[in-house]
Amino acid sequence: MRTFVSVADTGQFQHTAAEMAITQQAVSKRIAKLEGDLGVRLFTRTARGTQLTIDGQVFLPHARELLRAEQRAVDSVRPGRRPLRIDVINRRTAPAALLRDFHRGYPDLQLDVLVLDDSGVDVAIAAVRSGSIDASFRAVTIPARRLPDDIKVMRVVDEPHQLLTGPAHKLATAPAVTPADLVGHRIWIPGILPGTEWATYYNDLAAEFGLAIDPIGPNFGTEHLLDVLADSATLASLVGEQTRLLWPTHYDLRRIPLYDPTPVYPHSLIWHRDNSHPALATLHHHLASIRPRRFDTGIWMPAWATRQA
Amino acid sequence: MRTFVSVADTGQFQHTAAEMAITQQAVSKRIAKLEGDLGVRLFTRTARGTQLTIDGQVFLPHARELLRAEQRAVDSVRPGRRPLRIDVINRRTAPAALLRDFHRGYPDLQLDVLVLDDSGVDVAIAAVRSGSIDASFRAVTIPARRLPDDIKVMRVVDEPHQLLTGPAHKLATAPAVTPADLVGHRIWIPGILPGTEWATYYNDLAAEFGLAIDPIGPNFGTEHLLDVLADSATLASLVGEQTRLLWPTHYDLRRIPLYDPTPVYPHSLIWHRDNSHPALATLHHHLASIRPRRFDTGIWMPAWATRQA
DNA sequence: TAGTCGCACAACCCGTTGTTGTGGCTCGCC
DNA sequence: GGCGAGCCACAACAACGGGTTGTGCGACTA
Repeated sequence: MRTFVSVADTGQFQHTAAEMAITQQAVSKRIAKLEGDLGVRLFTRTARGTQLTIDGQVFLPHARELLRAEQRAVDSVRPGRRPLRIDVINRRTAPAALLRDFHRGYPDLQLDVLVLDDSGVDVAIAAVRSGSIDASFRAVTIPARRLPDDIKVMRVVDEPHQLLTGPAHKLATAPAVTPADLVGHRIWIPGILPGTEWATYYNDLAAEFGLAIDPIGPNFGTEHLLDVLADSATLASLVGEQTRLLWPTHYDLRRIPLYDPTPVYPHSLIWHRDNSHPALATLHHHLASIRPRRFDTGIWMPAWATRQA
Repeated sequence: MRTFVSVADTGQFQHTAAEMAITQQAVSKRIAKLEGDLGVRLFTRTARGTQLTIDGQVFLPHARELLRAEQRAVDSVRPGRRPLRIDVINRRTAPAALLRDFHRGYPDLQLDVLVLDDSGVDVAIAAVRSGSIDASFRAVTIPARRLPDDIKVMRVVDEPHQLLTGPAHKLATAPAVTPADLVGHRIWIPGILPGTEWATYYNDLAAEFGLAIDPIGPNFGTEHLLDVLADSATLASLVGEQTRLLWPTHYDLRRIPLYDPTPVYPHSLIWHRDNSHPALATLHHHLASIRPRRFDTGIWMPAWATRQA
């Protein structure tokens, strides 16, 4: 592929051969093989070089893109100067949106967002300490005094929860509901694994208000959840206000605000004191520049979250 | 790469080996080589399979993207069902913008836009007839009666021209100018090759109003043109109203409307009568749905363009 | 018409990558 | 705790792909 691009650029097999430190015949073979595999002619051979066919002209940008993709792939794991690596709890909640904003603001910064699956905040902290990731958006369930010295934490955004129901649900027409209204209703939040801070949060929430939250159902994916909710009169779910969910329009799901109090989920950024990745500083700058919605009254969050300020 | 993705998905070397019809040892070697080349461990080997390391988790989406890019590259030249292939005269004028709109409207349609360089409308017509491209946006300088029967032409958009000057130019502060005002000024439009319909258009324009248009200067790229214009008191250029040009903000170039009459450039779509590419029909539908700006009075265009209606 | 330039074909050779065979490790079961 | 099952790694060997050298052919030029 690289050979093809080079020949397209130089217009001559010989130049490419010199450039790549191989013989002209080897270049000829490579191009012939590529043409054979694709089943089309890429160059017209003339007496003083080569010229791209129309197929070749169409193929060229794709070939370049392929090489760029390869470069990005290699760079993503290159020890030393690799892209900033940030873990999020999933790709739909507020921190993911935050990172999309960040990327929009600094499109030149290389960013790798990953989901460290099946892991709690302790795993994220370990990953940050080991240097394998640069930062993590998490709810920090651990008291500040028990955090390692080299780990820094900053509260970034509080995400209010809403009730998610299908049209047939008894609460579907309510303009807003309180946690007390949810007593006796089944709340289903599948895909939350025990040991993660999600589970801690919802367990605490359930205990506080006497709710029947079922966080450990089998997880067949978000589509399945929405599928079930759309048809159910008894089942509802809780979602963050900024959480993006896409469902077929005929599903007619509703998001109903919660109040008195509003449960909010506390997202923090975790990073290592000594991490000198330049993009990390930029991220801090960006997070400081946006004014996060913070709530003081009328909300609920677990005791471990309020203690953090 | 494919092997890596497969192992990441299945979690076992053996499954991948069966899937790819090779032995487990071969898979092991491939992964070991990839890890060696990258310089990082991608999997942690356990007694009952493998698990992605954090590096592996980061690398995985890049690997998938690489495979997708390869697929697109191969598809782009696959005889038979390949993406719709459309030629434009360059990537900045109105037809290019039109195609961006089209792509926004139908993001699932695969589209390959190319610039058949150094070629006039006759080359485009030949390419359309041979089937190597599906359509071309061109100014058709050939009388309708001399077009082959199997070639269809539709006038798509008329693009008014504007004067482009630097801040020091004598006409820079004029709110609008007429072609007559340009007599005696040097107009520079580099990169227009003789034989193309661009050259025909500007020659006709120069002849009509007695202008000193210099279309055949050496072409060092758009940046160079803007560079020179920014500092010149005597040189100006002509650009289409919808033509996208990006210049450094401190350049302070100006686009000045032309009137009495406004020279407009006629873009037509050329395609083959028998071309049954489904996306071509969609393109027609899209072009019909947008209401193109067409001008009747106060404009100028070459005789060969007015005759087409 | 001879010379030069540029790509293609043929023969050969070597290194990469596949295969077979085997060993070591971990986990679960009796 | 011993043993078998499952899974990956290492070693030796074989086959193929892709490189090299040598040569030929067609087109443009003097």
